[in-house]
Amino acid sequence: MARAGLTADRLARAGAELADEIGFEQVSPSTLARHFGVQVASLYSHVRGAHDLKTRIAQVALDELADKAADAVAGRAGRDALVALASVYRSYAREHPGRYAASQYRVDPGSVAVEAGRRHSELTRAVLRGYDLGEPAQTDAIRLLGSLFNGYIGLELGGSFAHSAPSSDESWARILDAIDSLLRNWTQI
Amino acid sequence: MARAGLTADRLARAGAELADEIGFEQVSPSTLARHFGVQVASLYSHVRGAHDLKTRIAQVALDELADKAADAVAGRAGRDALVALASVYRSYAREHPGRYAASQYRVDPGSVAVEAGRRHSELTRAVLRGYDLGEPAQTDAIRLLGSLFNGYIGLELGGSFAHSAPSSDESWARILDAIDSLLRNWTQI
DNA sequence: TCATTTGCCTAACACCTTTAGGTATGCGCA
DNA sequence: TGCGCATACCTAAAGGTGTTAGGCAAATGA
Repeated sequence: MARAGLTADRLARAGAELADEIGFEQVSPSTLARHFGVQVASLYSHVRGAHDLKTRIAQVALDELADKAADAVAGRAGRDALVALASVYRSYAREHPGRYAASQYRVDPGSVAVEAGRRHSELTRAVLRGYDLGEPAQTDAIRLLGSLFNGYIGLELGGSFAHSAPSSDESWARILDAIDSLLRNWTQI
Repeated sequence: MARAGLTADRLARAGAELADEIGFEQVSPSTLARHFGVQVASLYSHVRGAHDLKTRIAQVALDELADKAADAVAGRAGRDALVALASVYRSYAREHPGRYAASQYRVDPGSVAVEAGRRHSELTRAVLRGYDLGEPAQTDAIRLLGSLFNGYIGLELGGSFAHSAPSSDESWARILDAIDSLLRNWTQI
C-alpha cells in the first residue's frame, strides 16, 4: 500500500483547510485521518494528540494572519493603517472561518503559538505609531484594538448583527472612524 | 433506590455550577450524571442531548448576567452607568468563568436564549441614553461596547494581558475612560 | 541486494453520546 | 389504607472518539 506521506506540517495545513469546510470544532484526529484515507492511530506518529493537532492548526492560522496583517500595514500610517489592519482580520474571519476559529484556540503558555500572539501585538503597536501615544496609553490602545477586533468579529460570526439595521459593514466602518478619532485625541481625555 | 429528583432546570443550574468548577467545556451529560449519582441515560428524559443541555446552561448564565447588569445600571447614568455595566460583565467572568464561557456558547437561532441576547443589547442601549446619541450611532455604539467587553474579557481570560505592564485593571479603567470620552464626543467625529 | 529506519497498520481499551425498552417508585384516587 | 398509573431512573447496546502498544512492509542508504 502506498504511503500517504503524512507529516506534522501537512496535518496542520490540511486541518486548517478542513476547519474552513466543516468548522474548527469538528476537526479532530479522526476527521483528519478520514480525510487522508488513513487509520486514526497513524496520526499519532506525527502529532502528540488532539490538543497538539489543534495547537498546530492555530499556529498555522496565527502565522498566516500575521503575514497578511504585516502586508496590509506596510507602507501605511494613521487611519489608513488602522482600517487596513482591521480589514485584514475581518476579511480573514469571513473567508476562513475555520482558520479564524483556530486562531482563537486557547494555547497553553510556553507553546510556540504564544510567540505568534506577540507578533500580532507588535503589528498593532506599529499601527499606533501613527497616533503618537506614549506609555501606558499605547499598551492600553493595543489592548483596546485587540479586544474590539476579536469581539466584533466574534459577535458578527455568531450572527448577532445579522438581523437588524444598520448593516454590519456600515457599523464597522463608523466604529473604525470613531476609534480613529479616539486615538487621535487620546492624550486629551 | 431513592430518586434524584432531576428536572431540566436543576440540570441546567447544576451544570452552571459544575462549569465554574471544571470548565464549561467539560460539562456534559456524563459529568453531570456522575455529579447526580445517576446513569447517563437518565438525563435524556429531561434534556434532549448534550447540545440542549449546554444551551440551557447558557440560558441560565445569560439570564443571571442580565439580572446583575440590570441591577447595576438601575439608577445610574453616563459614565457611572457605563463603568457599572462593564464591571458587572468583567466581575462575572472572573467569579464564574464557567458560566461566562457558557454565555458565549453558540446558540442556534430560534432558541429562547436569543431573547436573552436582546435583553443585553437593551441594557446597553439604556446606558447609552446618558450620551444622547441618535441612530445609527446608538446601534453602532451598542455593537462597539458589546464587542469591546466580550473581546477584552476573552483575551484577559486567555491570559493575554497577564505578563506585561500595565496591569489589566489599570488598562481596563483607562479604556473605559477613553470610551466614555468617545461616547460624549461621538457626534463631532 | 540487504539492513535499517520508520510510516502506517491492526488490536485493544476507555470513554462519550444516544436510543430502546424494562423496573419500580411515588403520586392521586378509591 | 391500598391500588393503579405515570414516569423517573435503570440496564443494555450500538456507534463514535482519543490514545497506547506492538507488528508489518515500504522506503532509504550502504
